[in-house]
This record gives sequence, C-alpha cells and structure tokens, in this order.
Amino acid sequence: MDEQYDFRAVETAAQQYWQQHRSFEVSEEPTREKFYCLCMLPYPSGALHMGHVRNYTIGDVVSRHQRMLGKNVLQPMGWDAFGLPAENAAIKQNTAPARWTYANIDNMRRQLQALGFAYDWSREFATCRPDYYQHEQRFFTELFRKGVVYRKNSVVNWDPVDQTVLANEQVVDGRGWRSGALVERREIPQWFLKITDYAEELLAGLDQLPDWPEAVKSQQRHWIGRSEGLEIDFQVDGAVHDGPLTVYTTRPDTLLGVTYVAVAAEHPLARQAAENNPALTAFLAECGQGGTAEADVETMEKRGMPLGIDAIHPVNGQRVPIWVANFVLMGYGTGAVMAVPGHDQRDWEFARKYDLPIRQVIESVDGVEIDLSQAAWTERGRCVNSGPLDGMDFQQAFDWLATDFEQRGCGRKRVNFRLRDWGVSRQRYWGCPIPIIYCDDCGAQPVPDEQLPVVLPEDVRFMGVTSPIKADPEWRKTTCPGCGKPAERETDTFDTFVESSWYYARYTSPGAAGMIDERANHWLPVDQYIGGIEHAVMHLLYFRFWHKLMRDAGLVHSDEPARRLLCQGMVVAETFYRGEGEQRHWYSPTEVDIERDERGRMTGATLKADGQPVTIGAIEKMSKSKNNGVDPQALIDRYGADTVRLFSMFAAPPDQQLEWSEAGVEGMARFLRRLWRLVSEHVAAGPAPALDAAALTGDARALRSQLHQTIAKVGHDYAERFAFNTAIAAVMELINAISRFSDRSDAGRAVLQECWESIALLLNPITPHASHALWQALGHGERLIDDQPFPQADPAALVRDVVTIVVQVNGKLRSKLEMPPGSPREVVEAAALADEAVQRNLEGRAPKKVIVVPDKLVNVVG
RNA sequence: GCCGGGGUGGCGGAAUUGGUAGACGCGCCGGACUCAAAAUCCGGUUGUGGUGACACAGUGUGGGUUCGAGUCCCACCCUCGGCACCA
Repeated sequence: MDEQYDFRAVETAAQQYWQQHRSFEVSEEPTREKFYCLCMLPYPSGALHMGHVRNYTIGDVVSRHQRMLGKNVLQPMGWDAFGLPAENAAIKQNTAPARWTYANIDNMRRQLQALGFAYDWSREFATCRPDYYQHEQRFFTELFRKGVVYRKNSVVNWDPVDQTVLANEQVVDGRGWRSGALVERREIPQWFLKITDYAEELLAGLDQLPDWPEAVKSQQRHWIGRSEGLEIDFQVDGAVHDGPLTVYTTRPDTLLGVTYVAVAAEHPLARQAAENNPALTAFLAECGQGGTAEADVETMEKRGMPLGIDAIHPVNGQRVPIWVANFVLMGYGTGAVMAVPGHDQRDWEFARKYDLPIRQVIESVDGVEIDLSQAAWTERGRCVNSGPLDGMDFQQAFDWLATDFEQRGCGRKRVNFRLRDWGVSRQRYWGCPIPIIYCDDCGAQPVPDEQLPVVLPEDVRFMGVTSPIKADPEWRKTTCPGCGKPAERETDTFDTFVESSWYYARYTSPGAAGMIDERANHWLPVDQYIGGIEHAVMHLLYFRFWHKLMRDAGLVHSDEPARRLLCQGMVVAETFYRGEGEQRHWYSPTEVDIERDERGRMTGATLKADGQPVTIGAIEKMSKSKNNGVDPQALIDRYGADTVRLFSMFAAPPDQQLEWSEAGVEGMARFLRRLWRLVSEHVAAGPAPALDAAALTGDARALRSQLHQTIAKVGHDYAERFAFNTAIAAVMELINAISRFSDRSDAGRAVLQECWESIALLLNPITPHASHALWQALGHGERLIDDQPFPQADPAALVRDVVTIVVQVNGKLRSKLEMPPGSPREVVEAAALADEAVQRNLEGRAPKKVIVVPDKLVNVVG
C-alpha cells in the first residue's frame, strides 16, 4: 500500500473495476428485496453544477448503503432533454437545439462518471429521442379517446413586437426580455389534461405518504386548495345578458355585506358594457397588459371601473354596482367575485380607494370591538344587519342559504379546487410534438397509432423566435384520418413536465415495446426519490397524477409513484463585486482572497489578480449572473471525486442549504489523506491477530466500545435520518480516538484492524473509491466492497460501565456525577444533595423538590 | 399578495423524545519539526469579569408555559424557495 494517497490512481482503478465488472447493472430478482433509488433527472444545460453533485451524491450514498444492506438496488440516470434553454442557446450560438443538447449530454455523462456514481448506465435515455417520446404521444391519444384531454382557450404572454408567446421567465417587469415591448395577455386555444378529475384523490393520497416531507405535502394541499362554499347567482339588471352572473364564495355568511360585484376584464359583461364607452374600452385594454404570472397579478396595483350595470342581491333584492377589476381573472372560477369590503381585506382596500360602501355584517362572539374604518374584520363570528341570517353563526348561515338557494334555484353548495387543469401546449419547437390532426370537416383528431410517432425534425435551422415546424409549410401537411381530405398537424409541443412525469417508470422497462411492461411492477413504486425542494408542487404533483393515469390504463398496480421523498437544499456561495448598478462586475470566489483579523473574523476581500479590495456581497444561490458558481469539474481534477462527495455530504444536512467553502473542501482532502496515512501505518505493521472481544480490557475495550457506538450511529443516520453530516462527524471522532490509542499489543492491533475495516465500510457509500482501495489494502483482495454487509453494532460492546449524570440547581448546571447505569433514584438523589457544589448553590436553603431523570440528570429546586 | 422553509460562536453546522448549548470541520492564536517555507503533528478557541476555582450573560426580537425551552405556545422581524410557459 502506498504511503501517499494518490486519488487519481485510486479513483481510476475503482472506476475501471466497476466498469469491467458491470458492478451496478441490475435485473429483476424475485428472491431478493428490491430497492429503487431515483434522483430527479438533470436538464442537460452544459455542465454539472454543485446542485447536481449534491443531489446525485445523496442518491448514491442511499443506493450504496441499501446495497450493503443486501438489497437489489436499481439506480438509473437519464436526461430531461427538451426545453427552452436549448432554443435560447441555439439562437445565441447559431446551432440546432438537438446538436447543442447532445453535446451537453456527452459532457455531463462524463462528469457523472468521474464522480463514480453507481448507475445502471444500460438504462440511460434522453427524453428528446423518438423512442422515448413516442410512448407519451401514444398515451396522449389514448387519454384523448378516454376524454381526459380537451381543448379550450387559455391566456398566454404575447409579445406584440416579436409576434411570439413568451414564457413567464421571459417577461421582465411586464415587458418582453428581448424586444422590450409591453407584453399583452392573449387567449389562444390550447390542450389540457383533466388533473382536476383527480383532485380529491391527489389530496387524500398525501395522507398515505408518511415518508414525504411535511413541507411538500402541505404545499401540495394548499395548491390543490379544496374548499367548500356556495355558488350564488346574481341577476343582472340593465343589460342584455345570457342568464345570471355567478360567483363562488367560501364566506356566504357575509353575503349581506356585499356592496359591489367585480368581474374580469375579459368577462362578456365588461365587453358588452364597453361597446359604447371609450373610457371603459381603454381601461379594459390596459387590464390586458402585463404578464400572466400570479405573483405579478397579485402584487400589482388594484384598479377598477364601474360598468354602469347593477346586479340584484339574491337575498334582499337590492341593487349593487358591477365593477370590472384587474385582479379578477377570467381563467379562474367564474371570472366574477362578490365583494364584501367589511370582511375581506382586498375588497376593503378596493372599496376605500373607490369610495364604495363598507358594511359590517359579522360581529365578534367574544365581544371584540370591530373598527371597519381601520381594516376589514376577517374572522368568523355572528351575523348582524343580515335580515334572515341575523344571529346565525357561520355554519347556520351557510346551511340556511344553501337550502334557500337550492329551493329557489339561484345557488348551490359546491366543492371547489384551486387546482386548475394542466395546460400542456407550448408554442415552441424543442419539445415533443402534440399528436393531433386538425380537419376542417372532422375537427381535431388524435394521430392514428400506425402513424406514430410524430417525429420532431432535429436537423433544422433555428434562427429566432419562430418554431421551425411552424415556419415550415410542408411539415404540418397531412390527411385527415377520418375523411382522408387534406388536413394539418398540431405544431405546438408538450410542456416538458410531460416527459418528466413518467421517466421513472420507463427506467424499469428498457427496450419495452410499449410505454412500460411488467417489469415496472417489480420495481415500482420508487423506494427513495431525491430532488430539489423547488419541485415541491408542480413536478411532484404531475408525477403523482401521471402515475394514476397509468394505473387507470392498467400499466401499474400502485397508487403512488414514490414511497419516500427527500428534498435537498440549494447550494449557495458568497458573492464579490466592484462597481455599482449596471456597471457592477461580479468576481468568482475562486478569484478572491479573504482577509481576517487575529480572531478569524472576515474583515475584507481582495482580488488575487491585482491585490485591490472587492466588495463582499450577499450569500446567494450559485448562479451565472452573480458569478459565484463553482465548477465541480475543477474540484474533481484538483481534489478528486471522493473529496468533493465528502464535502457535499459533510457541510450541511441534505435538506438545508449548503454554503460553498474552498477551505471546507481542503479540510475534507486533509481528512482523507490522514485516514490513508493511518491505515497504511497499520497495514505496514503486518497482518493483525484475531480478535477476542470478550477478553478486552482498558483502552482497547473502550476503543471497541466507541467503534460500535459509531457503527450504530452511522447506520441510524444513513437509514433513518439522512444525516450524513453527523455520520461523517462520528467517524471523524472515532479516527481522533484511534490516533490517541497507543496499544500495539496483539489485542490492541486486533481492535485496530476491526476499526479500520469498519471505517472503510461505513464510509463506502460516501467515498467509494477510497473505500475500495482501503478494503483491498486491509486484506480483502479484489472483492467489491459494495457487496459486503454494512457493519452491525455488537450489543455487548455497547454496554456502558458508568454514566455521567448532570446535576442542576434550579435548572443551572452545577456538577456532574459518575455512576453505574441503572442506579436507583434514591441513591442518585442522595449523591446529588451531598455534592459540594449543590450545597454551595443552595446557600443553606432546603430543597423544595428534586427531579431525577434516570441515568441522565438531577435537578434540585431550592 | 398567497403558500412553504430557515435564523445557534469569527464561519459551516451539532444538540435524534422538553434534560450538559456549541460535537465535528473550517478559520484564527500558540507550540513542535525545519536553515526556511510548505506539509504534518500537539495545545487553545461563545462573550464578559477573574491568576484561578468560579460567576454572570447567551440559540433573530418581544411575551408565555415548565423544576428545566435552541426545542412547545402567541405576536413580530429578517431571509430563502414556489406561485401554474425556467427546469
């Protein structure tokens, strides 16, 4: 064994061994427990970033640990290869999105391999290939025939200069990011999947997922947003209108407090009222400006205008004005809301601004004084000034109105969801073509099976804003599968969330003729899913929805796609800059030296290049714009994969944000060098004698006890807590104890052999290359360390001879006692009261009370 | 605006079920080795006061529950993630 730790030689040898032995390729084994460990697949953006390294290291640690527990572990990898960045890069670099994407995949695959992840590469795929996306096209046509798919108008961001649809990301302060033009909201026909049909099940299913983070389940619950309320019809006076104006409310108890009704700018009533009203027409046009993002709509200034039409209150028959308001959206609910300024804060602010009446119809049952001149009172209470509802509480008013309305036919109970159907149409080129044919006579029809897949041409010139398949008059030409007349293809493509909604299932069935085959039911559900918290709602909801669609098509037997979920935090780093505003230039942390005072506090930073100061900015998510990203490849080249893996597991718990630190990486490199040196010293002393654990005494016995406590802790931290940072810390403590341990007798050397073997095994999931080499050096030949059983603690070694009992007086630590474990309460209490420090701190007072926690603590209250 | 996280030494973090606040690592200070430097090794390191034993303060802020609160409850501040076309 080399005395020096040569990470290049170690890592190359281990990776060659895995490759030659196909160590991580798996197949179904009926007799062995399976474990499917999945990380969210990467978008091939160009190069791996630290977020990827962190995500995939966590997955690899879980996978290797589970394998060492004897399970048949599937860990696949692939590429979420369609998407907007490829189009942007194509425009910038004058290349085809496909070419750019494939080059990125090749580069990132190499980087993943350099990190030594235990993937079954034989299952790899890219979602932009027809042999992948053809299955979702076929599945979509089946959903079409089942009625799960439908087409309706829906609003998009329209750039009037570039004549194109913009993603929300491409709208900055209400303007197109390239053209700078004011963005307009425009309605166009688009395809939808009826996820709302599954709203109840998606909500209830969260209760069947005990091993998903509460934060994710809570966000999904709010996103689905089930509410119970009343749908109420207001008759409209003074307008020619088809039927009543319908609103939905979860607070019907406040109905008598309605002082106006508000409709969306796109509402037919508003359109109609604007016909002979230029001021209103102008206002509606203004309402159509700006992006569609909810955050923008919710935070913009609330504005409105009266339509000059009244609605008739369904209970008291009074007229209330109808207003158009920019915060009411046509796409959500009925496009109209009733306004109760006394008991809804947004309505209150709007009423204050436009001098509309504010009426109190709820009073507090606890006698709280309500002052509606300051703010709305939004709590539930008792109805007042409400005619027939007076004196009723929320539920009584709700039930009374529901019964009354249902009898009169002007309202009804209704369960509502915030969740909206999933719009899957994108007006873009680099995506999976939506398999639909439009015929003037027969309408929209799915592409027949025998004509699938609809292949996206890859060899295209991508010049700018228009999709090549929209620009090409030939590509769309086809014939109607119904009548055979000339017809046109859909030129929109799928939302890329479609591909990422079923990739986990395709991994289980490589080469299957259909979407998936029976192998899926061997591997599914995923046992451990790992990815970023930013996917808490959208991806993780679509993924659950698609699994249920596949279940209802008979493809899978389970209800949920993943049993257990771990969401890792972001990777952040310090930022450094010079200059202000537009002129600000950002420097990479690798270009900067930090200055410290004699206590180690950061006092400033200078640029390595010129020695002049730079300003220290905030700690932020690694990004190109702040130049604070760190290239994992440079780290791998300099320190090796195991050091990078070790750092990303040690620096923070996986669900918290991880702060980048070059010094921290060096610390990990130092740790591995030290481990290597200590093992090589041990090995150089020759083979260790056999261990007789029962005969150990003194330091050797104590060290072995610490070893087995470490084994127990690391196993628990890996499997139950995902606390890789504390697992590593425990191994470090053990190594610190070993380096203080000087017994080189036969018994001592036998304990050391057990320690080093155990450490190689305990660290193997995190530092598999180093562990591979150490395992061999410790006398185990060429066998794969991943196939060794993970160490189990010896219960005999865990038994403690003495315990430390903390002694408090009035809750403050004053002394400690060493006692045999299980000492009786009276003995502990007597020892504590006799303690000199306890006597001193009691200052002669008699103890009022003594609390004893066995083997842990005594608190004397005096 | 709405929904969900987070806040502990100079820094990253630990404290797993309400029971020793600061494990482990980084940084810094001191020492050994060296002609010297790097590397390595040893010791110290929450703050204040004290030679010391020790005392007091201390987990974003303000209250509360408890023998005992970083941990539970209420209110607030700051910060990060998501908000349906970035992935």
